[in-house]
Amino acid sequence: MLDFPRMEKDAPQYETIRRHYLFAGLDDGVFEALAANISVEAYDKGEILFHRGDPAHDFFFTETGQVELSLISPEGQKKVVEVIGHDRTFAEAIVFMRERVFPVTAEAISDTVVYRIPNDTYRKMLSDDTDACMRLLSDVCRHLHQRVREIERLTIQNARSRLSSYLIDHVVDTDDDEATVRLDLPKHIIASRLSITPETLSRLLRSLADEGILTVDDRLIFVHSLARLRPYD
Amino acid sequence: MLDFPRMEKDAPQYETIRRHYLFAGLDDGVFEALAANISVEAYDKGEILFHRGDPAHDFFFTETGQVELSLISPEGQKKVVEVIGHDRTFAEAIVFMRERVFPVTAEAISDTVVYRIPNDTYRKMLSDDTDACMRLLSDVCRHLHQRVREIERLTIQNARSRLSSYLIDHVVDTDDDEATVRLDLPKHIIASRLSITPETLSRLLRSLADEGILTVDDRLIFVHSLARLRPYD
DNA sequence: AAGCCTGATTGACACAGGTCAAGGCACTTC
DNA sequence: GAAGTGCCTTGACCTGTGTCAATCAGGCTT
Repeated sequence: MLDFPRMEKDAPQYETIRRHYLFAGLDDGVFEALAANISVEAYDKGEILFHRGDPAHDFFFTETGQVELSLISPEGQKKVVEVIGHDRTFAEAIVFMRERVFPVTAEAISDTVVYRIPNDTYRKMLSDDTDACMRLLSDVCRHLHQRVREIERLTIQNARSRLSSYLIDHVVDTDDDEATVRLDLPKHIIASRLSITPETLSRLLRSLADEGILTVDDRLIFVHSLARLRPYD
Repeated sequence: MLDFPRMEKDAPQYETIRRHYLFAGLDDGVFEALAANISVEAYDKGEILFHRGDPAHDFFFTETGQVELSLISPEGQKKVVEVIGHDRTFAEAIVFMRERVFPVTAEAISDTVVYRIPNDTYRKMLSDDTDACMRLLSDVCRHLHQRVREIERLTIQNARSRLSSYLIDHVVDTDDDEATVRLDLPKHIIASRLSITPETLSRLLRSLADEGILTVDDRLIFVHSLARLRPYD
């Protein structure tokens, strides 16, 4: 991990993070004070940012790269909860958690640059700014809703339906009943996100292809019939 | 559903809800104004408070009874996400959701009295009170964390481990390695919360009993060895 | 070009947990 | 007290998905 201790005001990142909706509404002075406490860090692919259970003093903003948030069972089995990409914050919910430890493990799955934002600085800032508070609230509520939907997918949908949902969520181009999907992640990580094994993912794609519903070309998938792909009509 | 249009200031409920931590910090005047918009409703067992997808204008506080929050698959399969009991609020996250519809269905599973609190009134109140904002934030963050743990349970734990966790969470009395658990819900609802069928729940309890780990006496379970029950050592 | 990774695919097999059907037990209702 | 109803249990059977192992393809390294 490479650490650039402070974020300079003239750094190119300064404006990037400034524009993020959790910061966008802040007064210049307030943001500057906050920025003085934000540090920039670079991680290589495979490096761990933090482990589940580590004390959590900061949250993060991803400038470039991808960070995988995962849970690991005592037997060493891993489940990817979410993958955070460009221009997104993560672990911001622990700003307000009673238990001040990370509930997940974070690993860079490509070379990654993040900004580390201290919780207490941010919290102090919030206590003077109801608008910022409200923005964070709606952010956290959106996350909560996503998690409820995830639970729904895991329980009342089977593996095939979950894959269909995933594909539909990642359509890059659509034309009536046809669509193109670009897989932005290695298949084994997609499998883990869907809580299936890579083998099952491979077999599911195979059987969808055999049914003529789609064609797989490496990381590109051509869906020939969204209607037939869709889990329920 | 029986509706008592307004909450009277001398109603016995007034103090109950006043003490809830989402309201406790409010000034008397502010709370009174809010209370003027809170209505009290009584539901019989089996009645639906709202369906998933219904427009969400209010959130709720449960005074007595139990409310089941569930997801229903297109095939009619139901998954209980959570059961809300006495003195707890629910659906408070939709106060800040972009999409203003309930993400779950709520059904009274016993005779229930709830207070209905309008979102916009509460939101308006929040915009003047950073402390209240912070409290709600930590509340929602706690929920979020619970959901992450639930996802963990569903994915990297099997049915037996999930049952063990549930039992351990519901211990009413413990003595060294032994414990007593009281099941506060009908078994079929517990099964759904654990995302298993009632048949599987029954069989799991049976096999734990056969292994001598516990004894089942109707709604009371005597755990003879917490160590052997516990999913991981 | 040869050798190595890492990731993806395929096949054979196993098993956890679901489905379907039957029956038991405790309550209520008439 | 007969019949009905809701909840739980048990058995027989089935199936989706995981496990294990072998193979393959593509991209790096030397």
